[in-house]
Amino acid sequence: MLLALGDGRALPAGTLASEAGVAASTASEHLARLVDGGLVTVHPQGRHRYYRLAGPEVGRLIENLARLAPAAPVRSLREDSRAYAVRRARTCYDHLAGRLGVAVFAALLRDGLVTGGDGIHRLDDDGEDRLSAPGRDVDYRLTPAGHARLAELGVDLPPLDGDGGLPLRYCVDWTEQRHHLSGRVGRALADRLLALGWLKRAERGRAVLVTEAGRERLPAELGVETG
Amino acid sequence: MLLALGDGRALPAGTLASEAGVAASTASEHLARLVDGGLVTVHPQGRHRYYRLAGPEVGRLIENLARLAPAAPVRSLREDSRAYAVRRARTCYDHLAGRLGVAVFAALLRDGLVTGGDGIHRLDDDGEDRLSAPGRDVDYRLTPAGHARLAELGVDLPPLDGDGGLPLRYCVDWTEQRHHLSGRVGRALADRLLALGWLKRAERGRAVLVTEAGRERLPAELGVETG
DNA sequence: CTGACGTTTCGGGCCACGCCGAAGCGTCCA
DNA sequence: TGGACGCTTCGGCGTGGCCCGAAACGTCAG
Repeated sequence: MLLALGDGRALPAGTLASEAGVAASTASEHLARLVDGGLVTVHPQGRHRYYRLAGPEVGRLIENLARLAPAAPVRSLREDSRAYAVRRARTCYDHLAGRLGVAVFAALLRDGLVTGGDGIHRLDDDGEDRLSAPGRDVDYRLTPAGHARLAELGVDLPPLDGDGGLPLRYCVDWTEQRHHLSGRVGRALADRLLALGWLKRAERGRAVLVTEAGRERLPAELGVETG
Repeated sequence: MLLALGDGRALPAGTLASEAGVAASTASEHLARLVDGGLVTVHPQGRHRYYRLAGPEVGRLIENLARLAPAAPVRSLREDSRAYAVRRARTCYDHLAGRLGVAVFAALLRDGLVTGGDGIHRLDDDGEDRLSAPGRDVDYRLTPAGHARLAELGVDLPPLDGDGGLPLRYCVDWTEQRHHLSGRVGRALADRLLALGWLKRAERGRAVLVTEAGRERLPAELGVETG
């Protein structure tokens, strides 16, 4: 379950139960202990209860544990590598998340296709840029150049605003501690990349795989490193 | 047990058993699992079998786990804080080790009281200086100035060599990944600091505590931060 | 060679944990 | 308002883990 939550997203109890392959009641008890132990927090929402890691340090710890204990039973090994795939690239409901998601967004920002978020990114100790103020709201806008570039790629976009831009929605990627594109534009971009065959969905779970074509075109067309 | 080994030293099975408060047989089985799991390595030596952490990353993981899981049962809490004391400052047989041990050695080097180890220390990612070549032998020498300063403090030293220095022995501090003073001079210095009342031994275990006097004098006399 | 010592192996007991199905509770929707 | 749904609580079961004492093994010292 912690591996499933390792990407920082909030998942409902039922999903975690099926991810873990146990009964709902078992999952519920287990999750209660995780909450009690301070590893996980719960956010009730209607009749769902969303669980998420209590903080990024928990994700790092779990990742370190997984790295140091690869000699797990067969079953766990499969899930493990699945978890890593999820970490690399995944969908967040309908848009891109994970390392790939933030990489795409970073490339858009770097190339001036998206503006906004001034001063929100800072260099972390390990050379990664992280959010300096995770809670603060930020206005991102798709620039006319960005609109043109995405349209060129065949992304289905709404027309430009009166002032020649397009407001964007974003999500915070917990473990990555960075923003990635969401909302209508995020969905359209993800759809298009899947339709182009640069990405494809994994058989199970929310992981997304970069195809051979994607590995070639994503750097060329969007300046995204797919490593 | 892992906490007890957290400082990187090798301990025999019996010691680990009493540290953990379990029977020797229990400890043996548990240690076998730790070895099997790759967390610990074993070095037979006569009728003893010394166990040590498989690597510094294991120590870091354990420390992270302990930091993230402080809500342990009472018993474990006590041992926990004891482990932290051990980590901060301890004796390594007869000389100083732990953060204090490496801090003292670093201060001696910085102030020119000890020479040698050129290029062996480098800045790590997190700003700590670590050994760049852990396995390499290094020649450290106590300088005449160092000899005078330590003698001034009342440390019982052998006379200077013909060439006006004094060869030093050192140990590698596993988790700290740095050198600290050992050998005859290391023992004499530790003895003197204990005799001066700047340090005192903990009731149990190998931990050493910095006294009120030590907190005042160590920075002044040796330029050692006792934080 | 013999006894002391440190360690591991073996056999066995106990408790906790993980697990489940059924039942109860709150929420959403027709 | 009733029913479907998501989740938790409850009672109970079985396995596995942790633990111990006794015995076996290897090593060291007299």
